[in-house]
Amino acid sequence: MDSQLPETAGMPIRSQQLGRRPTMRDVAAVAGVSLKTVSRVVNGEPGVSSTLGRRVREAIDELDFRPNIGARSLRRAGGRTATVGLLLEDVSNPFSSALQRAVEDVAIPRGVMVFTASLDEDPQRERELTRAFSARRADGLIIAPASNDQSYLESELRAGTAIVCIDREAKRLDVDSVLTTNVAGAAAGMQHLLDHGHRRIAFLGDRADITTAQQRYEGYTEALTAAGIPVDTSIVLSDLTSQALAQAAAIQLLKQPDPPTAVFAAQNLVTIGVARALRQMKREHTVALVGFDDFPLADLLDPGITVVAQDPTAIGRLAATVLFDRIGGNEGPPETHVVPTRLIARGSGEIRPPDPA
Amino acid sequence: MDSQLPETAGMPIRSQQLGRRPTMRDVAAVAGVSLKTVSRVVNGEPGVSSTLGRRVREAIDELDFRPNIGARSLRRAGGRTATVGLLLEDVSNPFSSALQRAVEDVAIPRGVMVFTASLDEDPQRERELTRAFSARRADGLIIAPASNDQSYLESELRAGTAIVCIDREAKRLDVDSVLTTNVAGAAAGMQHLLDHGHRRIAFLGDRADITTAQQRYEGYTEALTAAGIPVDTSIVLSDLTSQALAQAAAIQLLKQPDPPTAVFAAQNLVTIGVARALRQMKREHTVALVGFDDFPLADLLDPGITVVAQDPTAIGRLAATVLFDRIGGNEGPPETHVVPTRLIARGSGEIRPPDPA
DNA sequence: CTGTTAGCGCATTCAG
DNA sequence: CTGAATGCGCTAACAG
Repeated sequence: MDSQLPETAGMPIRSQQLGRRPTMRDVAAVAGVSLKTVSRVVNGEPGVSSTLGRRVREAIDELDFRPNIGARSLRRAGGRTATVGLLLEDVSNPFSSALQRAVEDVAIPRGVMVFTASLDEDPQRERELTRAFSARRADGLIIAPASNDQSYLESELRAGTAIVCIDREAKRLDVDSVLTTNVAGAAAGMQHLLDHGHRRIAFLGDRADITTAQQRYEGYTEALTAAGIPVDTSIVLSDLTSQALAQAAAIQLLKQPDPPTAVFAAQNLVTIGVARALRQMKREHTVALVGFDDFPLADLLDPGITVVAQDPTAIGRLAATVLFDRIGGNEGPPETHVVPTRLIARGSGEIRPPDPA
Repeated sequence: MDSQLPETAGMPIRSQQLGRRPTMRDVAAVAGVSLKTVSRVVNGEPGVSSTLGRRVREAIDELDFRPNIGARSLRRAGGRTATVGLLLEDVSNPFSSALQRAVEDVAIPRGVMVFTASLDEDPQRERELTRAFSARRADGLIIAPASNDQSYLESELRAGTAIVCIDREAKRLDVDSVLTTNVAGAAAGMQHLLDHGHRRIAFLGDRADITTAQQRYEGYTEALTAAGIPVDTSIVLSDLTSQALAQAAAIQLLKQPDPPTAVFAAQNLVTIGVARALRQMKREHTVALVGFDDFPLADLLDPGITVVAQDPTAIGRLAATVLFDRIGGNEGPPETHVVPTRLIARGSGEIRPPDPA
């Protein structure tokens, strides 16, 4: 139909003339129908003859028209934007990125796009980013809380935004959450070390003010207490917020007069830091190590790192499923879902303490 | 001011009565001013007395009002949504997630939110997701192309969307791109192996139909040719699209009658698969390995894995900077930016071939 | 300094 | 089966 312009064959013609994005009005003009008929075709509503339907579709292709979802949600009942927000601790952490991928895999088949952002344990950032997502009218929010008070989301919830908290429970806000069995998982990891004869086991954790770290510490003390071993706070170290800090702390610890024979690391970056320290001191085959949260290549190290594995994929999938269920209209009382951990023995956790000779 | 209702002290009062999200009109009514005055306050425009400004801000807090960015962009000149889209190969791959984090770190301080999605090397998914982002009126798109033809984005570009391609150049579309020195980097990695005495070096790559893999193969052949070594296609393996496939292929390869003394792995998952194979065959200290693209813990393996490291953080930051420059109005001709690779020797690449005795 | 009017792109409501 | 009017929440252009 544009044989005079073979060099643009197959490309939308008139869109080159338009100095702006085509609208439904433009499509209607090209197709020679009313705006409403275009709307019907775009939204797959019935009541359009096949002739007009085809003409409209041709015009859409010709102009390369894309409906404006923002404008649509403005007018449409319910005002859904087919958009959700995902707030994670740090997208470059493998735990977070596996979780993100799982959420995406639930959202995209539903035509829902995902805003993602990292919180870096910063409560203020949590507020700012939820505010930014809210301003974009996200239908739902999946949040790994960085702050200890989510009550500021009350009005968001009332406005109809679905909210699911992951990894940590929401505080002062009644919403669904998807959690890991932190206490039981940590206790199981500790029990594994106790079963292998350790009595002097250090705890190395990240920020002490976050719930998950506290719960894992609770599992640590619980297991020790059950075994009749008093907690020695001189081998309990917290606030190791980076691999490097964890590594340095572990080195200090092992240089102590009465060093622990085993280490329980409460977070994946801490575990890696400890593994580096042991390697550096050539103690990786003599000091036992169990880490909370799995990480890629943990099995390829020498020795393999024994971990209490979380299942970020299951957490993300479940959180997204719950979220869409709420967006879909489920008004039941909020529920807490728990995803179990799994102990994976790979070598580092099966090292026995030296003979007390 | 609500001493009769102490149980809700500090919380927005009237918002509980509103059955919907508050709008500027609601704020105006509460503050007793016109809608336009609210607009001015919300957008920080001058020309509002401090008295009215304060009244408006109080009303905003009371109602917990959030401006609707979608509605704003509908009316505002330029129609910016303060939203960009990021299309990566797979957000759970460490290369992609480091890149994502860097983009986020440029976007969020500007008040711009990021849609992220994974393409899994699927050209159709690329089209569908760019379409979905376009329907949400993203101001810009950063794309790691999965397809070999981005001309379908022509109209998007004309409509004013900024587009930057990363990792791979756009095909049949004239846009900025931020690339890694694939050919030179691969050649440098190969040269490292040649320098250590290897003459028989295998190439293991992922999908042969993607540009980056082709370029890395080009670097491989280039280095061999420069050294006067003919390319032996019996030790060139492609389409290793998973760790497991790469591992199996490496095992096969090393069981051959005349096995290579070194392996060049063209992608991070392939490198890990090969490392697993070598470990499994207990050849990790006798067969040399150089991988393209770094990955976490590569230094902690035994031996440490020598890699040609890309810099995903630099790529992401540069891509985002270029994108915002375009969104800001830079109309200059598209440019190709190149981020260099860096060879990191850690042990596996410095293994020498056995004596030809 | 403040307010009024119009209209962005679209879906809804109601008329044919 | 099709279309014309109205208004979603907001800002631009223009009054006062």
